Amino acid sequence: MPAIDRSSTTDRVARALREMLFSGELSPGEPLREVSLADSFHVARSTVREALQVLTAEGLVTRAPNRGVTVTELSEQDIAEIFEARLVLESAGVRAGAAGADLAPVARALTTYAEAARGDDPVEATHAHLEFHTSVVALLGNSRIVASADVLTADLRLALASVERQRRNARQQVADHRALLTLMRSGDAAAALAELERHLATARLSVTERVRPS
Amino acid sequence: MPAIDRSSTTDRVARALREMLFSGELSPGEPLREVSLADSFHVARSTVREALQVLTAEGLVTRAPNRGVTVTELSEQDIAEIFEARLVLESAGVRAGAAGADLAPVARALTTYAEAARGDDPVEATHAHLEFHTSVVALLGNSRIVASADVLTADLRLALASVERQRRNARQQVADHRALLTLMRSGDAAAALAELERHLATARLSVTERVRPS
DNA sequence: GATTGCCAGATTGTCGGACAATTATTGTCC
DNA sequence: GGACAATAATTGTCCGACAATCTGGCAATC
Repeated sequence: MPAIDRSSTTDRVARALREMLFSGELSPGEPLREVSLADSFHVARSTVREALQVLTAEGLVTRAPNRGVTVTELSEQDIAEIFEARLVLESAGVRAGAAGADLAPVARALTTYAEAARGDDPVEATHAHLEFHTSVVALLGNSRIVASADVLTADLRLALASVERQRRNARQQVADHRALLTLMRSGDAAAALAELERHLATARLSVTERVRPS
Repeated sequence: MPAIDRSSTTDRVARALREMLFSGELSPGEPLREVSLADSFHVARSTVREALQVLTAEGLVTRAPNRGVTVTELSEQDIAEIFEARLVLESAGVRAGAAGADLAPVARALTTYAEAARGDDPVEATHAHLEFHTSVVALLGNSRIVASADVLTADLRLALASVERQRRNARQQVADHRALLTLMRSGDAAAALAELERHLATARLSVTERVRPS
């Protein structure tokens, strides 16, 4: 018996827009016109407005009073803040992991990521990658912290969307993450934290240079 | 030259509701009926819906599909999660403070709090108290982390609203915070972190027992 | 040439009403 | 007392409307 979809129209519109944002179909700075969206989705304008407000709360789009919403543009500083915030949250997760939290979900996320990295769908690979990081934060068993982390990663996907086609050395990436997992398993918190910090620092550089090629 | 109010009706409705929530005028679990609110605020139902969605995103109210929104009820576990998350974020702030960040804003927040604690408006005292904690998180200079912390404190105010009239030993509270500031000034990160953890632990106990009297 | 004022078009913010779908309540029957 | 039908309350979604605001162009002014 297939599950029955109980989501609201607003939810589905928000989901559709989210996918368009993550896939790069909509570029940062691009305006999202209410009537136009309402027409193409065949829903009422009020429904579109509600969906846009959801995305606004998530930070994916930005609303300027009386001028509508546009796809959020991330400055270099924004990206720096996102990575710093991720370091704070994921460090807490890594500590929990090194301190004995059940690492099975992280291991599963790593396997999924490794498979996706071998595949040819960059959007999916990015998703699996970020899922790994989420699973690390989830080691704390704190849904609020996970929610905060999810917002951060969603914002990041926005920046990645425009450039993620040029994915490189996926194998190295996966190895990095496997190293982090191993260090957590060993219980060496300091080493695991150092590895996390190193990994995030290089990732940040990579994102920054790709987003704003110098 | 007085500032001109450029806020939208939705914003003002959301603000009014927020105040009613923080002041305890609306109790956890209480339903918020759209038509009823629209009538009393003299605005359209769609405007109320938008305001409620803002509050939903902030976690202050909870929407059940087809059953409307109610004031969020926090379980003991929710409170535990909030305090754990605060510890994660504020610890990062304390480290920055001990590492040399400019502590002037924290000192100012402490002064404001000390004055409010002497006053007789418990809502204001709570606000000033939480502002102090926010100022600690702000030491990181990361607006995204501050935003996350703000959501947490807002949720907490919800739990405090119903019981904050019975405020006690405000003097001791202020002294605690002063101690934290002093330790950050001294640069002793470990000691400052310990003090923060101790303070949050006792605060959590105090909140928990007041919310769900055993 | 830069600034200002004004106009037309596009878009948002807010309103009011409408109605089907869903949920809650009441009343009835066994 | 519990199942069940009838009823009421409420939400989700749609539509149409219109004032307020923003944008860009163009003329008038300094």
